[in-house]
Amino acid sequence: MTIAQVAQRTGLSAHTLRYYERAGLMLEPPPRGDNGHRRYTERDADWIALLTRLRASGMPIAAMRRYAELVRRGQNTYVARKELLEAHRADMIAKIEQLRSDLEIVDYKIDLYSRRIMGEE
Amino acid sequence: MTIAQVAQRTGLSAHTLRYYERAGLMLEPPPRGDNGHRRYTERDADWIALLTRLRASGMPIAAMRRYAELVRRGQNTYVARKELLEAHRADMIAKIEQLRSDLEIVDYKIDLYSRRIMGEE
DNA sequence: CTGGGAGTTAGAGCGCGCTCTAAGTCAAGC
DNA sequence: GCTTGACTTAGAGCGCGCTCTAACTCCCAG
Repeated sequence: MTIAQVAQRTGLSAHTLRYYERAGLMLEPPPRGDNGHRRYTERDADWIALLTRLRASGMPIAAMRRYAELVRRGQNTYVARKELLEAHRADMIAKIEQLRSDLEIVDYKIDLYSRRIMGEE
Repeated sequence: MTIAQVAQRTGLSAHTLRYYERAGLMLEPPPRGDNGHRRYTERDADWIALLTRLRASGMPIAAMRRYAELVRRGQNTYVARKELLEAHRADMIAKIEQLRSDLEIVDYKIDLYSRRIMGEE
């Protein structure tokens, strides 16, 4: 798979894919074709897809790098990986709670404006 | 109220409060005491508290500025204010949905690691 | 043989939201 | 009088996550 195809598939730009690689997020540098171009494997694509989910849910690049390092180090890092994901999970839950709480205020304000608009016209 | 007191109350730093003012987020520049120091009113503090909620829920500074401008312009901007908040509300809902969806994957992975840890030990 | 298009690299640049620095003023307490 | 501490300003700096540029190689179609 070429970088353009992976970009297409993951929604990331080719620039960003190279940046992720430089940032140490890949499990191993993708193999190269004769012309020196990256030829991503299916496993690479799946891994990048996972990265995008973690990223989308707010995990910082640094944490993703730590996670990638653990995966690279192999089987005896399950506990650490689990802990890392659990920490991220807690962040996600907190963020959801924060949003829910702030949503109340926004809804209240919207409602207030609705009434005022009604009242005026 | 001094800037330090407002900082204390809102959890923002004095630096950030001045930055918000420069960024056009205040309804009006807070009045100054004889010594030239800002003396925030209760209304200022309430407004800043609202700003922190909007900010915490992910509203960009630029949107908060637009909102502040509408509030400054007065009563005939209710519709625009409501629209702005509704747009933000939609962003918040989308973000919650995104988090919920990504949470499934994280939970799945955590569960997977739990099993592997169990299986090994 | 000449574009054009897709890839490569190292490294610069950018937008956001702060965060801090430097240099100054002022008031209170020793 | 002198220090300390809270404030003031304009403007620089920073961390993050991209995003883009410049200069290059390679390959293919016309």
